Amino acid sequence: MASAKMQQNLDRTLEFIKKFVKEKNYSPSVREICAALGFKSTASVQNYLERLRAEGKIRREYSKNRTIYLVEDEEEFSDFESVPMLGNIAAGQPLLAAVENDVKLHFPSDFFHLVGDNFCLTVKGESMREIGIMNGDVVLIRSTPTANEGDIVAAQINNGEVTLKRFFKRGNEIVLHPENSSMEDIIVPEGTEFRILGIAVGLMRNTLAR
Amino acid sequence: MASAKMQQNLDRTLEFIKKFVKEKNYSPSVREICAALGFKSTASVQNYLERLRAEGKIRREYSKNRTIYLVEDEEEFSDFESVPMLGNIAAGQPLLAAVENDVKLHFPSDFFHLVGDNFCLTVKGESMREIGIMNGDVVLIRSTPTANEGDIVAAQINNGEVTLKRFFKRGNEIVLHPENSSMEDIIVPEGTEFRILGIAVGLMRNTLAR
DNA sequence: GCAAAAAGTGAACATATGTGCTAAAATGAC
DNA sequence: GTCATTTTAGCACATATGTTCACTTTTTGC
Repeated sequence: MASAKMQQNLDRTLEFIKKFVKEKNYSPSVREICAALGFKSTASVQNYLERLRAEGKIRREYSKNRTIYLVEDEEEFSDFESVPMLGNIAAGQPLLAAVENDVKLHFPSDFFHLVGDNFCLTVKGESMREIGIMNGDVVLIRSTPTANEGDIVAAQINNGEVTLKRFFKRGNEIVLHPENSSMEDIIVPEGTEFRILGIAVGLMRNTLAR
Repeated sequence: MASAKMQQNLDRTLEFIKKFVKEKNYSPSVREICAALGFKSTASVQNYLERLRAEGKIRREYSKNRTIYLVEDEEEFSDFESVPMLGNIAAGQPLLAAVENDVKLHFPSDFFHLVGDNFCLTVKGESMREIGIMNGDVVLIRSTPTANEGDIVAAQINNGEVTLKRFFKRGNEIVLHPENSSMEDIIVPEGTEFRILGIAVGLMRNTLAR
């Protein structure tokens, strides 16, 4: 059975591998581990590695160089999407150009529905506060040129500022409805230059406390 | 200059490395790349790798085995915190035990303030909707046994359900204030068993659309 | 203490792998 | 087509690295 010292060395080994991979992006060699743990023989390390493998803590490919990795990391790995942040886009500037400015946020894909192209924007103002979209929130938008009635859309009228509102149609007009009872609907008459950039699918807020 | 075919091979090489690393968790060897691209000489691959390195697309350690990795991945890499989700905790059960149930969500650390220990919970009910915390939202909580007045705290009274409210003191009583004008403050008299689990620092929502 | 078991050492060995060099093949400009 | 340039092939070579095994040292059970 594993003595206390042995157990400690197993932990140190795991710790070292984890740190090494995080730092260098590739697996340590047996000899590197050997040096790091202060052993004088690589055989000792083989011993530890074999135990860790048996315990299911690490995996490695037989006889291949630098192919050790932690099973834990494998499980913990969460995919995420790197989503461009929409800044203040100048009038007439196409969306994609603005997006070039290259500020990106990461949305974990184990929580958000991330399909197709996405971007995100920071909410300014109180127009959607009654459904819990507050000033300063970051809203995740799925890029799409169309929307269904009732969707929350990011839209642009006459190439002006991008606005976030609930989307409805009334006859041939489009109605952009703020979720704030003290504000009026925006009516977009037929023929107005109007563009849906996408629909809101998620939200992150980091302003509850600091 | 790079011919079209050359460029295509550069792309294929990058693509292969990316896929390989994602799949196997370790870097391909030069010979593996060679085989995958259908070359007959590793020298060809060296040629490509050197170009990619010069372009800044990849990094590698001179003469070390399997140490190729994409710079793109490095940049895209967002650190994240794996945060345990607080389920319904049974009466009297200490928090940490409940947390063992091991559902975790990932919070990107480039957006949230992640210091110390954290957990998260799903909001039930409408008691905080006036500050934009809605039913179904996931709230990130920083574990701490104390709070300042005005903080939004996750707290437990008499080992009952965990509740999310704004925290105040009034004399020797504690006041838990719902941010919903149709609900009453909860007064916690002195001597009541009361425990602050942490304070809310962030929020994620994926229910805006599906 | 003592014997058995466990852990660590050293050295050799096998191979996986990166590198470099020359020549052949392919490509491109004219 | 011809020639210059680029790209690929073929090897040889140096090393980095994993593996194994006999032997020594340390630890453990009694």
